[in-house]
Amino acid sequence: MAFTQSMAVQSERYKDSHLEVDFSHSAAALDSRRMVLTRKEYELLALLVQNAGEIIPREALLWRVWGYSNQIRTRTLDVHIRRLRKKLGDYSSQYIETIFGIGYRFQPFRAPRAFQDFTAVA
Amino acid sequence: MAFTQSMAVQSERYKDSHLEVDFSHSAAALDSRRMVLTRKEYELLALLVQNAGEIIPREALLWRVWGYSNQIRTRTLDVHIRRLRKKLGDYSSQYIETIFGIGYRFQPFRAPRAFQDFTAVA
DNA sequence: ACGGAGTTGTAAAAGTTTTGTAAAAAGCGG
DNA sequence: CCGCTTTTTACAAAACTTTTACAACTCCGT
Repeated sequence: MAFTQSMAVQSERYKDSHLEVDFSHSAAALDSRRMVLTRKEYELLALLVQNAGEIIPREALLWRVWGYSNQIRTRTLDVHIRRLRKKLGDYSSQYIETIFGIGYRFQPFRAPRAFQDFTAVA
Repeated sequence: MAFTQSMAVQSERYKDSHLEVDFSHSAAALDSRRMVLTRKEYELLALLVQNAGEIIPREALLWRVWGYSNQIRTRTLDVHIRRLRKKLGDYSSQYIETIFGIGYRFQPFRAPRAFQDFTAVA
């Protein structure tokens, strides 16, 4: 069977050397150990991970995860970020970056090396 | 995400180190002792067991066992889960897991957990 | 370097929703 | 009716989310 690269379809899964997220199962694992996340925690993580390397403004997060329109004053995002970071343990500072005055950014562990050459496992 | 049973492998019986379910005879045994189950209790257990490792949403259980459509407010599922758990005795916490806000999941006894079985959303 | 305004971090409290449970009520076949 | 099963009721308990209150930090102008 030929390997076919799906088109613009977003990947069903994220994986780096420590974190793994299975979007189709709404599941995440850190160092192969299941992460126990609440729904909001998962949604937040998924959104960040799906946009790895990109800054996501607070407004966007609040809209996509909470459905909040602008101009709503709430600290729930911060609290959820904190809980996520806690569950990411020692890696949290590697993974979730605060962009002051704008939002947050998820960074793949140890910087992404654009399309790693898959030396096909022969 | 829609719950689908199409992926479930249909087998005539289930067996692990403590629990055995014979679907063709609608019978179950715990540690080789026959479980005395009512009809609904059996149907609920069977549905869970046939989808071992998978989360079954409340809605799906209510539909498949009770024929209830959505939007019906009832606690009968919870009550049946409780009775089942009671009859599973000490193993109940091993077997029937509550997935908060979603539904329930039956886990084979002490099964080595594969990543796919993990569900972050609690 | 300093200071202030605004932003983010954090712990704990408060609020909301979901699930667990016992007991009563209702349903059902014999 | 009777006995068993199922469902509802009414709270209790647990899980989850949001707010609160204040500490800590960042940016930026002076």
